[in-house]
Amino acid sequence: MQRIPGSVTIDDVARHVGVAKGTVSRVLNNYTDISDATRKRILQAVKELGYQPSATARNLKRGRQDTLGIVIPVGHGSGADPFLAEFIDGIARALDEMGLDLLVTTAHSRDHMIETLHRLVARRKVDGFIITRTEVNDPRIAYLSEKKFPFVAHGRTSDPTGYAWFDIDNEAAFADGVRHLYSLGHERIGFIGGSLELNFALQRLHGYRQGLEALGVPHDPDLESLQDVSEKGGFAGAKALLSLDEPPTALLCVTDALAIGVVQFCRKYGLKVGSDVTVIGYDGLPVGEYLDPPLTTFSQSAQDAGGRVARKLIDVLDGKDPKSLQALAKAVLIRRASDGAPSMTPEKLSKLFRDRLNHQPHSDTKGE
Amino acid sequence: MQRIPGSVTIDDVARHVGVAKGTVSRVLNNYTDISDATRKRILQAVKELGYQPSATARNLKRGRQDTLGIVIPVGHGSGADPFLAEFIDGIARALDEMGLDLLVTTAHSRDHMIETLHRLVARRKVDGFIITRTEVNDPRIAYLSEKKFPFVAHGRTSDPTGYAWFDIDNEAAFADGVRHLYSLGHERIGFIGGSLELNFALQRLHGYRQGLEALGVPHDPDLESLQDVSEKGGFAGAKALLSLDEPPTALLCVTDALAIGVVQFCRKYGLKVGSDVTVIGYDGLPVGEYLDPPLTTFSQSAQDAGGRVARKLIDVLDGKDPKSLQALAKAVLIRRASDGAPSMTPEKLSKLFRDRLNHQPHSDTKGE
DNA sequence: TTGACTTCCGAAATCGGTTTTGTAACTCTT
DNA sequence: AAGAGTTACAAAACCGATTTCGGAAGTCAA
Repeated sequence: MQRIPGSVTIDDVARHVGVAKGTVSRVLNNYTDISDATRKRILQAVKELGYQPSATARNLKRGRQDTLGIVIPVGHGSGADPFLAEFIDGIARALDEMGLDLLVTTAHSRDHMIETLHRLVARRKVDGFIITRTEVNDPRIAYLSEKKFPFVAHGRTSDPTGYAWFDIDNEAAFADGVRHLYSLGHERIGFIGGSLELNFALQRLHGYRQGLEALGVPHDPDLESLQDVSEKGGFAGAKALLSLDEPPTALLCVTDALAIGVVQFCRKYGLKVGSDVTVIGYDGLPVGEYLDPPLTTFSQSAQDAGGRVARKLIDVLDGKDPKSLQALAKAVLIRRASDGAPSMTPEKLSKLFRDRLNHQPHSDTKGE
Repeated sequence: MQRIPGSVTIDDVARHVGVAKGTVSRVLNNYTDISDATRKRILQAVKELGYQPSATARNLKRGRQDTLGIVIPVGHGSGADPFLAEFIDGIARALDEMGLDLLVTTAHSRDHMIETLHRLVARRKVDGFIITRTEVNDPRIAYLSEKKFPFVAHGRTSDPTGYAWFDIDNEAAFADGVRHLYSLGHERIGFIGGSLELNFALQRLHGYRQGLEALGVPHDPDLESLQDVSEKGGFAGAKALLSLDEPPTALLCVTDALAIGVVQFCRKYGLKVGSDVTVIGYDGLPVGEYLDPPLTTFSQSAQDAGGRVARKLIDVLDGKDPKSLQALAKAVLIRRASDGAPSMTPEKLSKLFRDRLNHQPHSDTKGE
């Protein structure tokens, strides 16, 4: 890799004007001890030559990179997380305003993630990190805290004191969800969740249980199904819960991806979503709008979250106390068409489902 | 923003071992003129102290950043492009293997994009760029070519000589699509495209026309509708084409986003997708699988494309001739369930659609 | 033994900025 | 008119690496 030739340096500018390069630097950094005349001549030369200071050289001296990092987890070949895509979009927009840039890397395992974090920290390529999809005991947060390296988390851990974060009130959202479903007439309400190592999955489960308890609805552990947080997981979760003797008439899903899988399952067995089975997701993905029926979901605007998180990290870097940079937001329920009053009792639903199971299920893909 | 304290420098290592720092550097860069004994002592100290060279200092001297850049276009508030998300995922994976990183920025207009490109080039934050969504006359490619700054394009321009690119044979794909639809029995085949400034949109239109011509099907300009490349655009395109006196029974869409809008339109007016109206998209987005019916689409694996493009750029940076780094791949048609033999003639379809238009259309969202 | 080669490594230059230090030339005082 | 302060900039140090240069010590042939 060869060096880019012809880029103009501060020495070129200094020579062109006939001053010392330190003087040029001071003009560009708005020092006050430069005469107006000299300042003008230098500014003029800068414009003429199209000079822009090398980020690298400046960083070396200043010890700052003007770059933030995000390490995104990727399953092998599983494809990008649509939530993260919007989240990153939001971050990039916020950073652009501040003249900062975003370094994006991927990690395919927990170890690889820490390793990547370590490399970026040790080589000083970024000034701080944005952590997503926090776990209950998050090794990344432990690592960065111990190194005293600046970061902000989207989501909390079991001990959320001591660092900056932005999170949604997951408990409240899911308790609300339960209340909403109950008011629609549902009494058997199922929950499809994810690994309880993921903090948001744990919190949403708690919210679900709290909602039930507040309404005095007896809690039935059979109605909770934990799955992989993906469409496949949703499919499996729906299967498990609808196969119960007394199946739920409504399913609260921890993410939209899960909900999409549930909808697909219902379609396959001819169950009408929004009446036979009510499905509610979480994330507010744009995709949900184009589902049949359009998905009712809790929304938290990934883009907005990205912007808020980015600004918090900048505050941390500016020396603000991370403890003062913690914020909790409310998710709002976007009602589209996948929720509604139950069309039948759990018993009837069970019978209907068994019927459909035994007969030829509706086929989705054509034989090719 | 304060400097990160306590990071260990090459001087620390040198002092610890009692050698000159140049010697440490030479060991780390595999020079051969160091005795085994010294080499071992230095390596030992490096490990003990956990030393990793500062990327900044190294970059300053080497004139290289080990960082590639991508500037992604964003409409205001329109949300992330799901294709780009997977594309970036693919890039990041490929770069990780090479120890390079990816700098992601966004731009909300053509001018802003060039400005961002210029800033990154002038400040030397990246070694090269990846350009996506190429336009017929792409100002980014013009700019970078003129600056002789390394880059690779995903997609071509009107003059594709002179730079490295990876592209799909869009003409062939759409000609194939037309042939496929014709063999299913469709004789009125519609095309929903995007701005002809986008090169892929132009090529796909050409492919569509070539396919028609090869089959001897007369070309009817009324059957071509150019829209915004989004779900909304698809909706509008479907409306325009299905309102014709002799509407198409099949719609070839330039992207999946458009196709999703078409499917939504059909759902709204009770038109059965896959028989009444056939819809084919392009991009192979995972989302398409969860549509009802699952979307038939041309796939090009965005992730794979990202990896290939990244490796090409690395080759350019290694000094290979960009002209030798041009590659064309074939898209494959993934048949799911949105295509099939036409269930009726265009005349009948027209009558049916008018009927549905006049009566209450099926409602998608519930009154709240 | 001496000159010519290697081998191995210290010293110093360098990358392109920022920041500190030092100083010549003015401007005030009294 | 001499000492004290300002003003406006040059010069040099510095950030942390890489790379060039050169020289001491050891090896070898004549």
